[in-house]
Amino acid sequence: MFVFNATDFDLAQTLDCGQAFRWKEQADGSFEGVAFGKLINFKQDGSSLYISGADEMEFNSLWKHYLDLEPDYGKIREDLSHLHPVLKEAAEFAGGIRILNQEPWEALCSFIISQNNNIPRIKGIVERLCLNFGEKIEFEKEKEFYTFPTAEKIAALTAEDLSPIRAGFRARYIIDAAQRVASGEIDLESIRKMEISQARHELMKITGVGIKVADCTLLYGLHRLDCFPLDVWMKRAMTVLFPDLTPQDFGKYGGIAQQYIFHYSRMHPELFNT
DNA sequence: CTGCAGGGGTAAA
DNA sequence: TTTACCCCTGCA
Repeated sequence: MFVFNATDFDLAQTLDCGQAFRWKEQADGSFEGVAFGKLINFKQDGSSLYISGADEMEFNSLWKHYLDLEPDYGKIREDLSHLHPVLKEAAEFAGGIRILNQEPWEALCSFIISQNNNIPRIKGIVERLCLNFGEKIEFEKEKEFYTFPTAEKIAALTAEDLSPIRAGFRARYIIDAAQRVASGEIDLESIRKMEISQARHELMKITGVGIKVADCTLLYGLHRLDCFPLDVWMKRAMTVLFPDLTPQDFGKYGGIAQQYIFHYSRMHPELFNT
């Protein structure tokens, strides 16, 4: 275990704000999860981030980037705050959130599962997907850990094979996505560099992927910070809090603004009563 | 206990 | 623009 000094960062906000679904808070307040095929545990105490399960070299080469600890979010937050007073308030409220650099396929698959669904159930489906089709990586404390299954693995299955994960009508979407990704018809890494509209169009070739899931994949899986996913909460937030602004008004860090507004709105539902 | 609306969307009508 | 969709949960 070792410590990393992280400012403008809130671990719990970051891992529990709905952008990732495999992190579990432990009794001691730490977060345990699997990403990039590895088991890891993070714990925050003030600006100290304690890392267990990886050495410093692995942290520097992988996890620091995963948590997006490199960019100066303090500066980004300040720039965004000048745009609108309510955004300033949201940015202060949710300012510890960082946009994770998740694996693209995992993000795509997770946000297909997220549609017309709630977070506890999304987490359950993702967990059963990993349990049934991922690879067991470690055995510890009588717990088992599984990787997120690859697109290649899922591509070889049928929707019926997925019945144990209880994804419902989304099962065939998952298969379709896996087949297109595994075959190379959809190349997530090349989508990373495309114009937003073209990138969306590529992702929407997948059955069950519309604008919202495409945008979530771009922001959370391909780190396109200019992408501004609009779900029902964000549509409400735009109408009530930012009636004079459009998503593109938030600029190249619109995705971060979106995450601040989203988290702020979820934590203040009373703003949207009536 | 049973019934039903609705959930961080999408595709088809 | 409206509706069904598989499944689960919360609440009459």
